[in-house]
Amino acid sequence: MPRRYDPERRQRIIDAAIRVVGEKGIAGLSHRTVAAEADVPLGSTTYHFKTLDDLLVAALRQANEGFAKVIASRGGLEDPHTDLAAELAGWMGEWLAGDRTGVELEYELYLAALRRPALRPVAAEWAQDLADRLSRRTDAVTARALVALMDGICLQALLTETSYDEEYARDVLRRVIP
Amino acid sequence: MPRRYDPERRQRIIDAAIRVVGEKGIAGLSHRTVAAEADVPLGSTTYHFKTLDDLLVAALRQANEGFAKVIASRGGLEDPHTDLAAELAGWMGEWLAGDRTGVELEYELYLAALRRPALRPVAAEWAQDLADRLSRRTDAVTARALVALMDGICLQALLTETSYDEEYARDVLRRVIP
DNA sequence: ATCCCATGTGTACGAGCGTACACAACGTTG
DNA sequence: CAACGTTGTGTACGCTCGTACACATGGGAT
Repeated sequence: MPRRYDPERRQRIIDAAIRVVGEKGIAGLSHRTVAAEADVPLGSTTYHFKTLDDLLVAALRQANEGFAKVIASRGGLEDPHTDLAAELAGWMGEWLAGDRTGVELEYELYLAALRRPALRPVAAEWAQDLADRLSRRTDAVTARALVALMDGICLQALLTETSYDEEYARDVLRRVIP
Repeated sequence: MPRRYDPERRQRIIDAAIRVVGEKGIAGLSHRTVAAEADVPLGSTTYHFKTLDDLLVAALRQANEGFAKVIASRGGLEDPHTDLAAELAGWMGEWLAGDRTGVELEYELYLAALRRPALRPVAAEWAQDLADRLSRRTDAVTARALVALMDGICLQALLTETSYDEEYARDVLRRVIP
């Protein structure tokens, strides 16, 4: 079977795109900036990704995979004896406490789906994945609600530059869990 | 006292900017597109708004004011005998059922604060305003949580193209209210 | 061996961008 | 009336952008 593309080259471009979005935002993403960051010629980026949306889809998908690994590696979601609300609140605190660039990157790619229909299936996939994970500890409706609430809490912290209040988050998350 | 600027001209530019963002998104906003939409020369937009951030701040502030008026005109938040959760869920349904362009516009401006520090005070103001309104019916912590949850629910509907489930929203909002 | 096609590269074009700046118009101030 | 500063206008420069396209390359199929 013939190789239809060179995964290494393609991967380098995706990695570069994620770095560019992290540093300059989606507004700073172009075939040229990504080519420079990946140290490949311009034609190479346009060949592998005809449109920037294609590149964004690949970047968002990869970011989601990285995210899923972090979640999984934390465990805690599996153990039914831990306090789920506290677990989630603590995890959000850890996430938000770190480098703001990383958080901004994930959310910017995620929120870009608002205007770019091509990204919506990937965004939906991410939300569904997280909800599925939470479903191991609670029912499906609650899981979906927890995802929504966590999104809202994170966004408020990021958009309004209010510092994250873990105690508040834990309290409110607990109310949603029946 | 000398007039420092012409409010009519300035206002026309802001209105045009809102229309442009509604139609083409923030990515399509430039001094030129807004000048064309407002039917004023390029130099006029650069004179009144040195940077696009200035223009976005004015647009977001104006969008927030329009939003606040809609909320206020609905009443319902004042009457302590109505079911608050049902009221909010119904209002979200109404909002999301209408023209998607309007909803996208508001959220895009709001979410733009993620990458543009200049917008964060305005975004914070909006969230605070809404929370204050809700505080007339409940405590401050719950009000803030309701805003976060509503944001999350709306975003999930918009980003994943899942249709809005009013019953689900009402149920979940009710859990947050003590 | 030859051909074919996926892959990779270099370059150029036209469009749109922010910005700058000189100049016009005109009410306010001195 | 004259000077001045705010407001409004037109134009041009240098830059980056997406896109297109001709050409190089190299491995698989025939």
